[in-house]
Amino acid sequence: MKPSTPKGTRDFSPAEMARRNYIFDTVKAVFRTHGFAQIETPAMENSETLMGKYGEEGDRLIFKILNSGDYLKDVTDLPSFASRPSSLVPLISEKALRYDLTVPFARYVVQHRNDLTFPFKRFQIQPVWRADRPQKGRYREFYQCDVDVIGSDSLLNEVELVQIIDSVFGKLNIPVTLKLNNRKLLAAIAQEVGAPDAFVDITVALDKLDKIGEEKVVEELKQRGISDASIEKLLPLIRFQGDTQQKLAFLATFLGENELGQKGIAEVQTVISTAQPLISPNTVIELDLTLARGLNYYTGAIFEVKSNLPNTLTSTICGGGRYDDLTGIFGLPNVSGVGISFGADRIYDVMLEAGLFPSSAQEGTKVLFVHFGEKEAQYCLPLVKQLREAGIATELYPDDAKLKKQFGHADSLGIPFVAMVGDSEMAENVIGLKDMRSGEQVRVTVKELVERLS
RNA sequence: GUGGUUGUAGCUCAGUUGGUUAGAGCGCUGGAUUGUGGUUCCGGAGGUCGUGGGUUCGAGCCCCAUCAUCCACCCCA
Repeated sequence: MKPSTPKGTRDFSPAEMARRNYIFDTVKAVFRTHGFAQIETPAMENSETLMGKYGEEGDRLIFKILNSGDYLKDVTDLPSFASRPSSLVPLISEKALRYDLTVPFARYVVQHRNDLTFPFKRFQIQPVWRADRPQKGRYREFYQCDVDVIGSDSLLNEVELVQIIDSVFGKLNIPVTLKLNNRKLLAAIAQEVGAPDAFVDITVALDKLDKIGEEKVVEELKQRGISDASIEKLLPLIRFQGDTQQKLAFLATFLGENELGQKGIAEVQTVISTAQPLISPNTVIELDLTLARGLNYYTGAIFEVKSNLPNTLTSTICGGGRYDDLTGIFGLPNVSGVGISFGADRIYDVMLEAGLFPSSAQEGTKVLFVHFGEKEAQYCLPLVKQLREAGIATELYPDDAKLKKQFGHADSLGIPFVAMVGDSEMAENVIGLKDMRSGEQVRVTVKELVERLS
């Protein structure tokens, strides 16, 4: 049998982990300075917690966990399920791997509501699983870094999230475009053109405008059952081109007296004008009316972030939005939340492609002690301990081996210094220290050794 | 779920119209050098050519199936 990981999953080597941790450390540091507290939730949830929260496509992509033991004990007339296999799933599977961190968080909030102080600001960095077909920038297991504020309606939370986006990608040196939209605008547009239930269909079709052009978009709208009259009313919107302020002005007219629409416009306007003076030029904010996001639970602002670096992954590296009633499903109504999720694996891909990882992201052992045998190794142990206590990452080569091999080990691990102890060093109470980059070698006391490597 | 791509050494790949014993670079390993890595030189190990079947005197190469992989669509971080 040839060993391998399951489709769409990966192992991470020490070098990869060092770089991944650089991303996690950066993200965490920003979250903490904004006062978010970390939680974790289990990899698996009860299926009923997850199912129906992500839309039809989402349900299909949830990994289901087969019940333990006699999982067929509740199934009668098995052959009858051959024609409708999906209805067998609830009978043989009651748990599933989490699909995102937001829905488990909503469950967490409801379950622990009596222990929480609202507004509650939490962050969560854990893997999620999707039964997608893997491809570039798409994995079946990947890490999300979520920050959410729940129990507050204030748009200042949206503004804070924009600042966090600016801050994280600023620290990582990735210039980004933050695309902003609002579900209220999308719902209002659908109302105004006389297809109030079809706003998802309308936005999904609009989203393809750049790719397939106006004609095909109209065709797709028809296919999705939008009436000709509604499409006619949509055309001015489809054809409109302009920057964010022009779009808002256009919408103010297009949506007229529509209350939801005016509210959406005001929200977008407030978020942008409040956040703009607080962020760096690293982040470009733009209103993108084609941004829908498939997740069912969003009700207000929606965010999506893409890298502006040339020749890097073009897919979304961060996304999120406001959900007014996600906790309602679990029995706690009228609690609004807003949050975003950083896709660590995609950010990693972008940074690797652009060569953005600093060398400090791969520092390991600083000095390796090499020796000639048992006696010398014993002699090294207290020295090694002293260096470690001084905060210097230190290793002792464990086996008796030729110096060539021990030096080669330091070299292949990229350890910058080798400390050597043999008879003459022991006699003179010194340590041989070699700088592996320059090749320079000196004899120093323990005290000097600590000073040089600190 | 739909369409396509590619499977040859640990890795990246070459392999002519089907023809003797399947190659290269890198990596690994031993030596030159029993107190010195990275550079250099010499040697060595490592392959069921993804898997199963078929065509043929003969298959890494052609055909069928299957699995895996990557890419695109859908959707998404």
